[in-house]
Amino acid sequence: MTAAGPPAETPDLGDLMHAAFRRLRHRWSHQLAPFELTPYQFRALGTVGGGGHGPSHHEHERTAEEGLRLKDIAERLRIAPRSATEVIDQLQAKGLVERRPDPADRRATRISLTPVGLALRDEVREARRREAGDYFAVLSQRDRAELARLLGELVRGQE
Amino acid sequence: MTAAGPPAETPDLGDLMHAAFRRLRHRWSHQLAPFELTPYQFRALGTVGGGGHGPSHHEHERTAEEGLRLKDIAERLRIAPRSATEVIDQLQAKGLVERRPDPADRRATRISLTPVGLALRDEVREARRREAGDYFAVLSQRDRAELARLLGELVRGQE
DNA sequence: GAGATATAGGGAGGCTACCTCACTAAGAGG
DNA sequence: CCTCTTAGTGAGGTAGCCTCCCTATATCTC
Repeated sequence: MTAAGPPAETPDLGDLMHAAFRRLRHRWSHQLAPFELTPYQFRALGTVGGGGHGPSHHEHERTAEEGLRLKDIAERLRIAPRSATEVIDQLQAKGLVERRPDPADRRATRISLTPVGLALRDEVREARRREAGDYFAVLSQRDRAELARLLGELVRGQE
Repeated sequence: MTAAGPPAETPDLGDLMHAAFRRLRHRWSHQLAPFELTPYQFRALGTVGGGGHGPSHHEHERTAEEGLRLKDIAERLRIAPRSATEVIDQLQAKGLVERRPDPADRRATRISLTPVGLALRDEVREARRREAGDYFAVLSQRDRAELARLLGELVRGQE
């Protein structure tokens, strides 16, 4: 073992990422537990809400009002459509989103936040922002930006 | 649709990490498929082998020869002991590791690589190194080192 | 019109990667 | 002897996905 080849220059970027992400996810579950949301559900909630993140209220409010189709949610979450059905089921059962028929396409369903869902989403986002420190605060502002850049390139690179 | 692709909203570090990791995991499964190993199993295989990474733990080298106890494997993988039992079961069923009673402690089991397991581990590691490009190659060498540093700090920071 | 084909959603079922809880067998200490 | 702890594991559960297949609707082609 430890052949004389290239030394561990990429010590194991993969494992590092795995470890880092596992910790993050763990923290998320903990943070979301009081709201009785899993990270997965919260992510979906955010997607239904305003197209993900950011203020982004300069876009059409129409999507927010009329709701997204499941297909779109799946796309944004980058999961299979069937999986979107599932997580939306869960949110609906909690009364956080509602399904309404699309008036223009009778195959489609429009998913939108209920007032409760909207309030919860904002509340959680707020809590999350405040506690963003917990996890990423060990990095300086500069390092965080750098990390965002690197991860962004990774993600975009594998598109 | 596609709206010119979701541009960099710089959503949030967490989501970015999530996205990046999901892609990595996906790629891993693909790469490991020909070996009939899941990422989880391969990780465990590496752990049993030589402590995974890190040149040498200041502990006994003897552990490498005599095998680790399940407890230690769980610790290194940072999973519950019960989960270590599970993945080791899988590897044993494939003939990649073997359980032997610890001569000093009859409660304990020593897990060690079989020759087949050792060979497979090295083969996969090799393949993985070669294909590291696939995923991380979109980053320059410098960027990769930077990413490793940042992730390392994150991981160490949450210890 | 009549098909053919594509698309939206969901039912059924499977999988991995974990977890906890409770138990047994064994060591450690008095 | 008795208790207290530790190592492994059987039983059973969960989240977060997946594919395969089906129906209802839309749309495109003749």
